[in-house]
Amino acid sequence: MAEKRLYHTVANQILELIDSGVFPTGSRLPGERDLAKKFGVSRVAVREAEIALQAQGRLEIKVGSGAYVLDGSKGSHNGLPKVGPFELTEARALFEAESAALAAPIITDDAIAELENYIGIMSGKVKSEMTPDDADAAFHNAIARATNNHAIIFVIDSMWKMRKEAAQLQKVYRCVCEKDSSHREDEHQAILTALKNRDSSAARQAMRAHFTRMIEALLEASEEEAYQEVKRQASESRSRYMLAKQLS
Amino acid sequence: MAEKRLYHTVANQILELIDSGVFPTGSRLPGERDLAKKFGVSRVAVREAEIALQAQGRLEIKVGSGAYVLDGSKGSHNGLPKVGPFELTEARALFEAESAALAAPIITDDAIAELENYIGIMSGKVKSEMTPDDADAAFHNAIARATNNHAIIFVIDSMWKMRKEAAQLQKVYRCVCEKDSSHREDEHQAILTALKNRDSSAARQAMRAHFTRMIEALLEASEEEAYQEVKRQASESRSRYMLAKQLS
DNA sequence: ATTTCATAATTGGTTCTACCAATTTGTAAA
DNA sequence: TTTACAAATTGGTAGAACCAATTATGAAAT
Repeated sequence: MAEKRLYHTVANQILELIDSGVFPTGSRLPGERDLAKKFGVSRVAVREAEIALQAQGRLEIKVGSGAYVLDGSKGSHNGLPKVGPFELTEARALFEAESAALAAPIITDDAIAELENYIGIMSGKVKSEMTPDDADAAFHNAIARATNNHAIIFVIDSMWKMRKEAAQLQKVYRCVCEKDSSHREDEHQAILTALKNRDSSAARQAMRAHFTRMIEALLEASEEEAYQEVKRQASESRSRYMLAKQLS
Repeated sequence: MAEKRLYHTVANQILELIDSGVFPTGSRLPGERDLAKKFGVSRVAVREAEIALQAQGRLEIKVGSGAYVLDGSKGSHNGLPKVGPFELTEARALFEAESAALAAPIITDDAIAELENYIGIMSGKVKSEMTPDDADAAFHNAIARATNNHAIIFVIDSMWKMRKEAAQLQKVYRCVCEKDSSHREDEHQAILTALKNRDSSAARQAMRAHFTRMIEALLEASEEEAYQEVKRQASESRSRYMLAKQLS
């Protein structure tokens, strides 16, 4: 929690008070002078902290009135929305399939070798400092890069970041991944084979199958245990998923 | 250029000096005291401006040393990459087609009515405060919202923002859109019809056709006049586009 | 001539005081 | 009750002063 600049620690203290519900969304913060006294720092430090929070979109400062807490739930600090596991996987199924299809005809041999390496890391056959999860991310990112399309690269990266963000999502994914790590390897291999053959349709199909299986695993996991929140989302998304499956 | 808070104007002044090459990437800015004197403001104002720029990732401040200009070329102020017209349109062709396909089976009648309204605005038959371009954006955004998938909404919105960013892109698009406004109307109508029929495949196809035609218009435009920069990109992308066309 | 190292100068970090301007609040008059 | 004006509160800006980290300087040692 100790930061380099004083205003960082102050900003974090304010953030904590916001997250703990002391300052709910929409409420007005105490004046700069009060906060300075409360935190035992100068008014300038509080001011800089509030400016930084404003730049992050967490506060709105009105002159002569005060600083107000903005809704930090969506479009939070890095501009990414918070998404549920189902909708994210659904989106990835669609977009990554197109990414792979576009990459297939033009992927280089170097990129193919890179993908093989990542599969090796994920299966544990190749030792590396990368975690299997990092290798998984690198695998999908490398395919996006193979499209040579910066917009596509951005989209794929963004979705991976969304996945990394939600702590809850992390748990669910970890569970699903551990359970089906062998499936995952086969599926990645199938994707690689399709790319090796420069077969667009096969690549699209393999990538869709990869995520379709993941959605099924998520559905299964949502039946178990304490995934109540996921369960709620599951009921919302299941019908859509079934429909989406038809048009694969 | 006149902002509400003084540190905003100072930040913009600094940004201008950076963009105009006075302070190249990696160089050190003059001290806070010097800048304060140069801009005729207090040191506090300069300081707050630099903090805001640091929050935006444009500066790195080292204590006792100075403020250094960071590379603002990629992942710039809003986290969006700078993309060329071809790659962006290519990505939109793929992703928006899937968005429409997913929306088709579940789109509500209200959303259909909304889309009809936007088409009316674009054709000038319905009067509104919206510009045709805004209506165009709203049209595609509404389809994304119809998917009820926040990740997809984010992606479609992001790509629209990328389009709005590049000034050069703006020029080209405007040229293309003006020339083929009638085509655009027909294409949007076709997309709407497919959605009305809840026909996923038709929606996908119609959306692809919409962007495929746009790419062709871009290629044509790049042949003309002074679009040298676009031309360069065109030669890079043309082969990819041809390949992508095959797998439509 | 080169290296080393203590010192001075520079730079950002923090605090304090003071005053200005916009906003809100409170109160008295209509 | 409503209106109008004044006072209190709040953020905005300025200047000076001092601290701590960094960098530049220059004399002394090699």
